[in-house]
Amino acid sequence: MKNKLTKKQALTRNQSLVLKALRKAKQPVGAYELLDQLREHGLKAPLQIYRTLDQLIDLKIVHRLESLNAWTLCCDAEHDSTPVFAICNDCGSVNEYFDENLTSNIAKISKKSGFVADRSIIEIHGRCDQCETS
Amino acid sequence: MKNKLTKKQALTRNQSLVLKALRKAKQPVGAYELLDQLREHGLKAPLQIYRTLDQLIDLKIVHRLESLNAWTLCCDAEHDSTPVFAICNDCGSVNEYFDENLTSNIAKISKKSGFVADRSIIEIHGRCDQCETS
DNA sequence: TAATAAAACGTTATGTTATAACACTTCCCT
DNA sequence: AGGGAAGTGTTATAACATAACGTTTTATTA
Repeated sequence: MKNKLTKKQALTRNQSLVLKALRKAKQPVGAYELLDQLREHGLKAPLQIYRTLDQLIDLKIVHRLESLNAWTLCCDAEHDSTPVFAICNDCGSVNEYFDENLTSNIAKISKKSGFVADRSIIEIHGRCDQCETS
Repeated sequence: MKNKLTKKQALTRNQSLVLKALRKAKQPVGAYELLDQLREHGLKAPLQIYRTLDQLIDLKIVHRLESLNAWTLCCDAEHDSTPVFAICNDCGSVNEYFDENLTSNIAKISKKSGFVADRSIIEIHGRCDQCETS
């Protein structure tokens, strides 16, 4: 598999546009919100956004947050392990974590029952440090 | 808080209908599929389904699977800890697990960063034992 | 048991999120 | 240059979810 740098160099026009929009955002962004932002650059249809997001996910540059119907940049770290997202109810910020123990716990649960895992979704809702202490 | 039995005795008509439909299903069921099934019992509008599902979630009888936009019965166990759902890509079956280690891992991650967790979503996609070995 | 507050219900309309299908273009490799 | 794979654009439609409003039922308690 190619490394990230190589991949980033190969971004298409639509991919760059969507990525730039995600970079600007402080929070996960919905597909139609991206579409609105990118209309001025010529994108007109939802499918253009959805397709591009799928491509960026394949490239491991972007994650989809299932519980928000929204997308966010992948943290820069190279990771094959399961990301954990901490989503603040108040400010909407999202942080991405990795935890070896957690990843191995999931593997254990799977193993016990004969289940072969493929993709894990871990999204924690709550209040971030900043919102909690203010 | 009331216990489950008490709660179950107090189910309303709509709640009973939705619950029965979920019990019959071998897989998580979407809101509009429930609606279709319950039309013969007089339910006509999506909102009737969505409202009822919300009530059943409050009663801790039903879970929503965020990555499927679908609902499933809660396993019978009394649990305050985070459920883990193993979702089979092939047959669509879902199993609910609990894991103390995993729950405490999530607590740890939260603690480290000052995040105060509220609700955790853990959904693992893959292949179940039966589909894997057949 | 009558008054009343809270929860549940029904209905219409609308908003939001996501994909199907098809034709065309660009890029890359030999 | 030819051919396949990936990417693109566009129209139409499917799938999922809620707003707003008024009525009915249930539970509480005076």
